Amino acid sequence: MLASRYYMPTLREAPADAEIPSHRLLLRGGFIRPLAAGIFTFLPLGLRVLSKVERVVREEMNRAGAHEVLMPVLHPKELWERSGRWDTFAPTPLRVQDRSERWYCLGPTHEEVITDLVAADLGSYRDLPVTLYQIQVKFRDEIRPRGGLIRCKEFIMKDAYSFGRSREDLDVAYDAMFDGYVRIFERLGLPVVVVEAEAGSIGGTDTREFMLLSENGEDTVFMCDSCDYASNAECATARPPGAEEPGEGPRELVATPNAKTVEQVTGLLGVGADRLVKTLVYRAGERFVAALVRGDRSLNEFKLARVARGDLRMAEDVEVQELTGARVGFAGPVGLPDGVTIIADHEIAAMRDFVTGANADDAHFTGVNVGVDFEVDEWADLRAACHGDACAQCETGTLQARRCIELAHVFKLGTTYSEALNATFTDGEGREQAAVMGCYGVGVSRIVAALVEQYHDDAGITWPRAAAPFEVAILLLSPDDEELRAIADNLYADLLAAGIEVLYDERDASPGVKFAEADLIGYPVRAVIGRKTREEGLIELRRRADGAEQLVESAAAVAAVQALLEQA
RNA sequence: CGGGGCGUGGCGCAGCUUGGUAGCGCGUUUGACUGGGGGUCAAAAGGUCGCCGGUUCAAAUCCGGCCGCCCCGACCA
Repeated sequence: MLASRYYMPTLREAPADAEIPSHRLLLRGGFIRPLAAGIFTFLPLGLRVLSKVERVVREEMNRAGAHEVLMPVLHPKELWERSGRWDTFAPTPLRVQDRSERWYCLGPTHEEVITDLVAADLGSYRDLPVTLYQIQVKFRDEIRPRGGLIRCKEFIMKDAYSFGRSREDLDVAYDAMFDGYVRIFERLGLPVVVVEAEAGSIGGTDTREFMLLSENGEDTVFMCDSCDYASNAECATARPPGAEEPGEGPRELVATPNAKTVEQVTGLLGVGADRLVKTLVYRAGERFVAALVRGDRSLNEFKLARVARGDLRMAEDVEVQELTGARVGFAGPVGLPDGVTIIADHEIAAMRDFVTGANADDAHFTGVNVGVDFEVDEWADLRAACHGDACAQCETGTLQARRCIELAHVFKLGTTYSEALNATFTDGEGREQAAVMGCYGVGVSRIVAALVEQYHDDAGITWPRAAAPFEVAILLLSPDDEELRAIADNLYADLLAAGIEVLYDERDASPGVKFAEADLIGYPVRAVIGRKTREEGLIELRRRADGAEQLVESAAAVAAVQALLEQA
């Protein structure tokens, strides 16, 4: 590609509102341009990178035995009503109407479409197992897009769906996708961490996320500093402390006028928040649930939902007042009406003589003890893990919080969608059964941002070869010099003939501009042809990643470039 | 949606407090020079100051409303 004829607008300065390196460098380097919040155009350079990433993903999906399809973006409302997600999927899908006022959504994910597709053609167990995938634009009405390509309303995703006859088929398909993902990130040079995760709106079990550790990520994982435990913060578990000696009481009612928050109560009573038990009232279906966690902890609603069963929501203020007879802020486990399920975090078991709300306005109890003053219906892990907590998996480690970018996610769906959308087959005994599904997503456009976060320096991007927009840039420093131009022209032709992707910068621009732009855009290898080395007829090669330089004869240049690329 | 910040040539910013001529750097165009790290000189083009309304003789500046963008938080590839 000739730079003089290419569309590669670079910026000397990044727009002020771009903060993280990937956003700034992708804008400056002429890879992307914004259209609106969380909506970007891929310019030629950006599209080349995106295509490289897609290629790696596609090759590994094919290797794993999946078959590529391309599904529609427009999904009829009726289909989403059959799965029950038209009104419940979060974030709410973008919705549109056609001229006859039929509703559609712009596909945020494709469980419904793929299941409906397979359902129509699935007959016999002989048709299974099968895994289909696509690489396509997805639309999500994100609450807040951010960080350039990190989080967009419109983004490119690879989504795969497996259909099997049994749990065993699912396990095989899941493992194949999992291994494929490991290979994808290896090939792209992204050192991902695989963590336990929540399923979110998709649903399912055995969910794992592939995370790239990065300060500019928007997720948090907890990793044990001693064993291999790693989990998304939204489901990480800490080891509860051992039980203490029983408390002595006695329980006493103390006045705590207007002290509704943990800070106010502990301040008034002069005790630490770790001496207080918070009582959070929830509604699980028709029942009330009182969830107990230590005063300095936060409750994890995912965890509570798992043990509480039924649709979980926080109780309304009026419900709390009717149940406890007190204003919000004074609820406690002592003397709650029958029928309220008390679920306590494991950590409570190690507390004694603690403080709780008294279920009366402006009053708390001190000296409260489990088994003496109230009974716990169910013990569970309810609290959010914290940096420095003891690891639940090993004896010695502590959990370390790390920021990260979620690049991929795998789930075992089971038969939720196949039952709702009649994706059934006839088994060997003539019985009709629902296909057992899995789903597997990769954030393709997000990977582009992640690569830049991982591979950049002060001067620009340092793409790994597998994702670089071009493998080599030739910088002809004196375009008017016939002799030098001939050398550069020949090198360009030779590299092209060798199948190498090369950008030939023969523009009438100053050397400084060419150097700065080449560093910014981040070609793995740079070949410079200028007067400095003309006498010897040499070409200067430089590797972007580490600045390693060498001088080579023209005749040896292609081989030397290839050697450098091997290591890039 | 809650909190915070910002909207002035393509980009980065000043001007706003105290109303009166729209300014600087980069980029762009033309010419010349230069040719190993965003080079030099000269000339030029380019802005209804986010939008609507109000106050005023007069609004980028003061007031009200709206819109957009970015950052922090709750959801997700």
